[in-house]
Amino acid sequence: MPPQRLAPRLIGCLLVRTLPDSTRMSGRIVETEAYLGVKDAAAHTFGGRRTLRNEAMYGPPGTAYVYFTYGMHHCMNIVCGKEGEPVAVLVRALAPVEGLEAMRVRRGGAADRLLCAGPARLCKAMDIDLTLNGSDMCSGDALFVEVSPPLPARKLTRTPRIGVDYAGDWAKKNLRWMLTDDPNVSISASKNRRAFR
DNA sequence: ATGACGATTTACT
DNA sequence: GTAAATCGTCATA
Repeated sequence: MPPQRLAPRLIGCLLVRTLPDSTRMSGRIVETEAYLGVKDAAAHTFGGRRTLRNEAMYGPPGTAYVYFTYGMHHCMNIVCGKEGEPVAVLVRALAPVEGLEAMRVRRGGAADRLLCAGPARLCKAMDIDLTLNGSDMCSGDALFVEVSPPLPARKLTRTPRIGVDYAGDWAKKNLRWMLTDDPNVSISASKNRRAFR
């Protein structure tokens, strides 16, 4: 499935994380970004780059691609291309649903609306790290998506992607989707608009 | 072996 | 608004 189709489709679905001790945490996905693979200058797989780090991007649809960045943060993608086609959707924010207590512990007592309001924040809150990189989200119970019916397009807002200014023309494309005015998104639409004025 | 760099977050002025 | 934190990964040598 093309990432630009999966990204809006994921909004409203439930991302579920089960810890080894059976603690269950989950959140409704409210923000995603599509990464379009070899042609996308903002993607880790631009130009067909294939390394140990991004190997999971080349796996079958439903593979989790988790990477470590800035020396301290993890981010999580859902691979959606057929095997060998490195395209994926970055999950950027959740509205916490289950396991808020456990999330608060991991997030050092941040406000509830900030628990999962960013790609690295949600990974911290849900204890998603490199041990989940390459895992199959369709078969495992450690990390998976509970699908819900697609939301109508009018409930969604599209903006350029965050943090990819280095990508030239690709930085300007509207490949970020969010639930309009949801308080749990990483950066609000209005703030984003201001950045492009 | 070395150097540069992040698909970010937080704290601070 | 700006800056610091912090280190795995990759390209270069």
